Amino acid sequence: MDPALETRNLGAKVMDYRETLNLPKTDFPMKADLNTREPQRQAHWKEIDLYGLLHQHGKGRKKYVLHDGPPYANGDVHMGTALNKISKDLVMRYKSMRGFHTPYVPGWDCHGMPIEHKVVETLPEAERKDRQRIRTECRKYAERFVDKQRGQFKQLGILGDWEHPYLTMSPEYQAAIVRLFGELALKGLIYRGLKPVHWCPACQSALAEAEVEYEDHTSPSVTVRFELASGWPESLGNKPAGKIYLPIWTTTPWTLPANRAVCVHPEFTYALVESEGEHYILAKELIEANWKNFGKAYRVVSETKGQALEHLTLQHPFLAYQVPVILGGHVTLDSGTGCVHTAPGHGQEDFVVGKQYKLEVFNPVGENGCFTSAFPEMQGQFVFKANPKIVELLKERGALLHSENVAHSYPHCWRHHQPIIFRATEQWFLNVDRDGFRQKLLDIIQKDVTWVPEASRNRIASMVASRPDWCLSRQRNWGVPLPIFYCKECGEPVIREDVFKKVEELVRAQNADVWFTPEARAVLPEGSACAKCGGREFRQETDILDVWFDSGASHAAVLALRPELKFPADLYLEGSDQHRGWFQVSLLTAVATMGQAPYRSVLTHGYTVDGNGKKMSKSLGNFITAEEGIKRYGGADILRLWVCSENVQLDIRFSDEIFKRTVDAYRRMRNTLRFLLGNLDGFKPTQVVKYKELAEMDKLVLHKLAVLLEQSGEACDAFDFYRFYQALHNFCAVDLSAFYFDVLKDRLYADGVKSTSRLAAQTTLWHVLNHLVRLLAPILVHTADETWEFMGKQGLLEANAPSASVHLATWLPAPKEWTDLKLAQDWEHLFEIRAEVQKQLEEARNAKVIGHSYEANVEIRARGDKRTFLAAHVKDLEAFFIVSGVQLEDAGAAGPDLQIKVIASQAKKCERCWRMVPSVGVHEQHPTLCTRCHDAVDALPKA
RNA sequence: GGGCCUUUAGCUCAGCUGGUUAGAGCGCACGCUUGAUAAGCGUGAGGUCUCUGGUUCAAGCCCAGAAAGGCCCA
Repeated sequence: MDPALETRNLGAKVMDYRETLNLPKTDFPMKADLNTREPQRQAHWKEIDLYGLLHQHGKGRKKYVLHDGPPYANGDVHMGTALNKISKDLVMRYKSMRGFHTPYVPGWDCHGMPIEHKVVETLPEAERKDRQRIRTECRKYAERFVDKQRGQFKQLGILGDWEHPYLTMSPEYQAAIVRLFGELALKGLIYRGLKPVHWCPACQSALAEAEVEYEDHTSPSVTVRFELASGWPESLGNKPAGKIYLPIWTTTPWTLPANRAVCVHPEFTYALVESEGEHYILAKELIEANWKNFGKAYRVVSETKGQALEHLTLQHPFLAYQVPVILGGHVTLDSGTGCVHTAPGHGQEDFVVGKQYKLEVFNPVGENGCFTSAFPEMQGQFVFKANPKIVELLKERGALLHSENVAHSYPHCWRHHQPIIFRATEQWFLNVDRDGFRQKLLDIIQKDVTWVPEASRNRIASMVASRPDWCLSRQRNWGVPLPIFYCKECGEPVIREDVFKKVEELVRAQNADVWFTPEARAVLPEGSACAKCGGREFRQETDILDVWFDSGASHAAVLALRPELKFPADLYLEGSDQHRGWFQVSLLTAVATMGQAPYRSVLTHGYTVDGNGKKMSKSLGNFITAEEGIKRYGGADILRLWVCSENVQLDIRFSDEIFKRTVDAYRRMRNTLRFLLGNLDGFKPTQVVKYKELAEMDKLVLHKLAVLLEQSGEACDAFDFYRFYQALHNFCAVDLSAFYFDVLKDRLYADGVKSTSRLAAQTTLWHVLNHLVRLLAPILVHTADETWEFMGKQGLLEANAPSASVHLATWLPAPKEWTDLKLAQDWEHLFEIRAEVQKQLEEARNAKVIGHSYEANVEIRARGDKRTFLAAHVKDLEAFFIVSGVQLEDAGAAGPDLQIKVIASQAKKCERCWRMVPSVGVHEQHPTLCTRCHDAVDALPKA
């Protein structure tokens, strides 16, 4: 005999009926302990080769390709990078759950200045010019960081082909870059031209932005007048007799020999000023500041907009040619005269505006920083030394209005700490305007690509519409060399398919270092002659390609070459900075070579900012790596939930409070899963009860589950994962925890173990679990899989479910019958009544009339339709309100529509289920139990 | 300085074509429970919808400007 029953038979009232309840039982731990469990699970995934399995499962399914934008192989993965990769993983896991085959090949951007910079710093001075040495060290450096970041991405639970990522420095990738460059060159899209770059005369080489440091420097500050040679704006009134000048201001007099224009702002107001019989035109706002220097009297004669000055012609102050007045938006009123000396060969802005006016990019300065024969007057003189001589020359010619020395911040070489210059040099460009290329790009942006959010379209379109030609060459070491030979005789570059092809093959067989070996030099066939001059000797280009060209080639190097991927990709997903970066360069190269965009849609996310909306930076102290984030906030699943909880299309905030909320939400979800597992103890999928046998509240939950599935799919398809999160969390917290679970406990715990009513509850819970675990899987990749594991252990998985991992499963469709709008509407009404009941219960509690709601009975007086409606549901109300009794009374024709009253129950408390119902005491065998509990205990096995 | 974007309760988000006391979840406070227990339930308090003008009978929603913040560029 059961010892419990024996005790009872002895008449002991202390008998523990608790043992006869069906309380939840599961080993699924309440405490997540993610920081120890996640690495174990990741190790397990590696062991079973989850990615490989997913690949197998995907065979025959429709492919969904998200092409990974390569992060730079330097530094740690920080919250921003984590946000990016988690977002991608969310998309891919979701797509996988919707039945797509989702191959994901992560990549890294390996070449470029930042790595070269770091590497060169560590090299001894003697080796800093050794190209091969630098390249070898850079390669090692990049490899190290690829490994490091790979480990960190895996920690975040990102699923991908981590064993076979794409690296822009791999031979195959480099070969693809060479091929792409060749294709563009053969199509005539690439040309050679002049462009000013930072130039260090001491290094005798170009400097990258990162190699430039700003230091204090004293320069001559001169105001120089250009005499008007021809033209006159009518808006200034009658042209005065005598000389008219436009004064300019500069701190680099040595650039004056390269002057090709004077630039004014079209919108600013310019004044005609008379001073001691001479006339000047300059920005109205700057007159006073200038005349203070000149020490003369003046008066303003008339005014006009800068616009009107365009196309005037000026005489160069000391050279025998004339220059035009042009318009430019970069002119400011901070200093100077509002008339800007423009030398396209010596300044970035001058170069850009000069392009529009087709000005000559003139550079009379050699590699050593000395004037060349192009400016014979001072040939051989170092430009900074030439400054005073230029000033002298200006004075001689009567062009100097004012001169002084100014101390200001000026760019210096990071190595020599010498002032640098801007100097036009030969560069390679991609022509954006050839054969309507730009218009084609714009058409494709408008018509062929889905941009999310929609504003992206406008953003990239306006950038493409106004972008200059793409400067492809860099005077650095760590990158893919431009595969170009030049005729030594005439300098003509060799653009030949066979040559590109051979270089490509050489690179693939070894790597791009091969360009600098004799092997590459032998690529030009014996006896080759220059197409232009017939010359027989050739030299090789030593410049490398812009790293953006590398990543911009990824569609050709990865999408097109990897058999598991496809061109174009379904999605590119990067931060909003990539409108100018990867989105754009990828588009340029793909449209140029393939005639179409490399992506069908582009999703953009914002930046991680702190709780106050401020950007992450080390100096603000709000900078944090992903690894630190995982540790500090308790696990990768927490970080993933955080990403999922915010609208990533905007900037996303993170702070301790935000993560506290995220952890709370995680716990809620985890406890929901635990409750489900615990109460499904002993249940088998074969025991499911038919839908029509379920209780109304069971059906209601299934209806809500169906709605959740609908909403989830909709939100995720739109990449609005935060809406998905909110729906999920709401479902767990409101529909399940606060309603269904709470209401169900009595039935689950106290009804007979094998009773239909309890099996109906478990059937519902099982459906909920079965869907919920799949819904959560893309987000809580570890926790959902842990749940799946316990489902397996508890025998809750269906026979056809992939037992190895939840990530091999797909979302289940909701049976049609679950959706019942009439039922949902009725219950919406019942919930309103429940809210009123709860209010009254609370009042009774505050008045110390009751404690637990089981101590209460609810009396409802209603009339008419309300009464009829309630009568139809009265059998459910006791459980729904979680009270011991509900009496529905007819309020009569004159009575209130609806009146709710809470009264303390006078009945005895059932010792087993704690409800206070009249049937307690009527059963001799169990005098302290209610009828339901009596029956349940009675049905227990007796031996 | 320019282009694009953002700004609704402590946090994350709703708020349809402008229309009665602006919503949800979380958090918070108070209470209940101690058979989801380092859990669970209930009730409640929180918002001059960034600001300033304007249009309108009526504006969180429309218009103009400003401020703060983000990305890119200069």
